[in-house]
Formats: sequence, C-alpha cells, structure tokens
Amino acid sequence: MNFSVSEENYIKSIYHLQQQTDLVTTNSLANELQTRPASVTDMLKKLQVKKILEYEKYKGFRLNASGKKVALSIVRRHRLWEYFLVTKLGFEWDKVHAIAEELEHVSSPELIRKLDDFLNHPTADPHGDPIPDMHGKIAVIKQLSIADVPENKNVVVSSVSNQSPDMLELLKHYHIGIGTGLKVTTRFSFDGSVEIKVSKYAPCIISELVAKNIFVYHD
Amino acid sequence: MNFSVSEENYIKSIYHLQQQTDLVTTNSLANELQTRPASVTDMLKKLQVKKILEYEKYKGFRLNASGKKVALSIVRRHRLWEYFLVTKLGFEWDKVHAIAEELEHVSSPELIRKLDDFLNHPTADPHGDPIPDMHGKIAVIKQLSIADVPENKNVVVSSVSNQSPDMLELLKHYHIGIGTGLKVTTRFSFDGSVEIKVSKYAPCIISELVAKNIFVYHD
DNA sequence: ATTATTTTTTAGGTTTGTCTAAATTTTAAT
DNA sequence: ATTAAAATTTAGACAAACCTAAAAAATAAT
Ligand SMILES: [Mn+2]
Ligand SMILES: [Mn+2]
Ligand SMILES: [Mn+2]
Ligand SMILES: [Mn+2]
Repeated sequence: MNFSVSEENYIKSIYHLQQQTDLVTTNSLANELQTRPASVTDMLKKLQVKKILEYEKYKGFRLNASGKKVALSIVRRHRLWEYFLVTKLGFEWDKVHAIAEELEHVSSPELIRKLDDFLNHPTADPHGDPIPDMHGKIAVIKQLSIADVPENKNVVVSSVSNQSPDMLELLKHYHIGIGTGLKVTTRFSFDGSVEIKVSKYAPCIISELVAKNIFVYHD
Repeated sequence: MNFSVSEENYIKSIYHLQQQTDLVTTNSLANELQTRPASVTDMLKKLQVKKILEYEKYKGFRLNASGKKVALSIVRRHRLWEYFLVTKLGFEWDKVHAIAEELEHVSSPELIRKLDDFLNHPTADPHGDPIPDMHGKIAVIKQLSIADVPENKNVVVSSVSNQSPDMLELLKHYHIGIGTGLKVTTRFSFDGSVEIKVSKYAPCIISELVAKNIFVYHD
C-alpha cells in the first residue's frame, strides 16, 4: 500500500508514542505533530479504513501488525539518512533530524537498499537509536539513564534522547558522545546532580536534567 | 520565497521548455507535466502572483529573472542527486531520474552545499547535462548531435537526450557513454543511419533515431 | 450522585491542486 | 471574409489535509 507524506508522519509518531504507552491518545498525538486534535481524529479514520490501526472512539488507538511494519520502514529510512548526513556529509547530529524528516518520505525501496549498502549496514543512527533492518526487525537495546545507573560502574553511552543544539553544545563540553565510556562517581541528592568521570578527563558534575537524557547500555 | 513541490515541478518544466522555445504554451506544459491544460492555467495565475513569470493570456508565458534563478536551483539539486545516485550508490543512469525528481524537493540549502562538497563539485550529471553552480550559473556547452556532426572528425560524447532503459541498453551494446571518443565514418542517406567508429572497436552502424539522441562537444 | 472539567468527536469551512465541461479566443482552412 | 478547428481560459466540483467552534463522551471533583 502507498501512503502520503502526511500519513507517514502520523504513522511514525503513533509508533513512537506507543513505545511509551501502549494505547495512544488523540491529544498526545496532536501535541507530537503540532496539529489540532480535530485533525488527528480525521486522520485516524483514514488510517482505520486503510487497516493500519485499531481505533476505538474516545478510548485511544494503536498500530496493528501491518501498521507497525510501515512505521518501522519509515523509521529505517529516517535513521539511515541521519547516519548518511553525519558520517558522509559531515553534519553535526543536532542538525540532521529536520532534514531526515523530509528525506524519509522519498519512496524508492531500491534507493534505501543501495543507501544501506553504501553506508555498510549501520545498526544505529547518530543519536544511538537502532536502525530497523530490511524486514522491520529492530534491536531492543536495554538502556538506563545516567540518573539511574549504579555508582562506580563502567558504562558506555548508548543514546541521547534530547537532540537539541543546546544539548549537543553541553555534551561536547563534557566530551560525551555515543560510545563514550564513563562512570558515575557521586550522586548529590540536593539537586539530583551527578558527578561523572569521562574516560581520561577530570571528574565533572552534570545536572539532573542532563543526566536523565543520557542513556547507557545495560545488561 | 518558498515553493511547494507542485510549484517547483511547474517551474522546472517551464524552464526546460523555454530552452527550446522562448515562449511556452499551456498545452506543451500540460503535456510535459502529464496534467490538464486547465490545471496549468490555474498554476500560471499563482506563479504570476508570486512574480516568477511573465504571462499574457492566450499568448504564452516565460520565467522572468527570478523565476529562472529558482528553476536553476531546482535543476542543480536534481542533477547533484542524480550524480550522487550513480557515482555513490551505484545506480544505472536510466534509473535515477524518477528518484531525483523526489529528492530535488528536499529544501535545505545546507544539505545541497554539503552534498556538493561531498561529491567534489561535479560539473555535469550522469547524462552529461551541466550542473548549475551555487549562484545559478550554468555552463553553456555547445553540442551537436551525431546526426549532424561532420564526417571523420574525432569527437567526444557530451550527453544523451533520451534516458530510457532501452536507450541505455543500446548504448552499452555500442560501448558508448558520456566521455566516449568516436568518429562518424559514413552517412547513409537511404535511412539516415550512420556508421561510427567507437575508440578501439570495429566500426558499427547506428540508426538515425539513435544518432539524433547522442550529442558531442562542438567548438 | 451530581456537577465541573477535560478529552474527543462532529459539523462546517478553507486552501491547494487537481479535474471535466462549457465558453472564449486564436489560428487555420475554405 | 466566413467558417471550422485548435488552443486556452473560466466555471464549477472534488479530494486531501488542515482549521475553529460546538456537541458529546469520559474523567475528575465535590
Ligand atoms: Mn517526516
Ligand atoms: Mn535519530
Ligand atoms: Mn520533482
Ligand atoms: Mn539528468
């Protein structure tokens, strides 16, 4: 089946929202897409007709199996393009999301196959998020935010959930990127701030807000 | 100013048509875009309001200076992407047009600047057509079709105007590509066919139709 | 258990880009 | 110079995707 740019954006947003809460609500989706609840309801009816989601009036909705498959293929395109933009074109990773938001809608399967080959089948995008494979299979990475990780345990940064320029600026300052090794040395209960030791650098303190946005691998 | 995908497609098509005939007609544009004359008239009014073209009812229309600039930036994006698809992703050049037709509308100047850097500032696309530079400057390549080139003169293939898979198949058979050196040895007036000698290969005969679609540099 | 608040849906409109059919203008043919 | 044909424009409609305002349903508060 074929989907419009708008439909694809809705499908992808529903997918992301239902990672957190199984059943998605009209308001949360409207908020995510920066649109009006009435518009969401309109689109839901369309997607229901296309048999992409389960929808019970006033209750909520979720993608069904084929909806998830569509979503994962959009996510795949998005993350492959992000990877391309950073590793090949030299973009910083706070600039790639908006562009990938457009590129993800270019609808040639052959293009994505060849792009994936060209990039040597990357498994994670520049923000550390896993790239679904051709068949829609996505690695489930067990993660924990720095705010929750045990003290004095060596961990590796897996992803960063806030991808704003301001966040990137701060991370550069702390010498933190995807793959960086670090360890939490002290936790301060007054403001939730955390002292960390990043590879060979002197220990430093990060705010609770920053700590909550940095995720590390967890077994 | 900002243009929709549809507007961009119209602008680019007008640009291409007015390379041949200064004043473009409604029917020819409708034919080019596979749409209806009435739709063309509608769009012309919109583009006129946006001060992109000169338009006299029932007479015809042409892009003005700023319209041409917009067109050239779309052509630039299209051809850079085609170059990328062939040289980096390994597409054959009969497959890239449709994909570039979508990619050209991704609207990030920074993306195109970086793509151009990444590709090392190519000056021609895979079909031999010149790529306009950042400022909209496009090389005017003097060309002559093989059907018109003088006999026994060594020439170099500059571009191929028919980009169908069938044409590509034939050209591969003849060992002809962009940059190939060849020379017309005999011209047969019965059917307009032409005997050519391609680099080190034995002479061969190409039909008038093929000859008319292959262009060579001309001083 | 009512009442108030919030969430969601419906009703009715707007914009963009398309279409068909009819009217108008231009061009070609007699 | 008329008439016929072709090209172009106008008129009116339609689908997609959005909106606001009002109605309906679900939740929360008294
Ligand atoms: Mn998008
Ligand atoms: Mn990402
Ligand atoms: Mn296009
Ligand atoms: Mn080309």
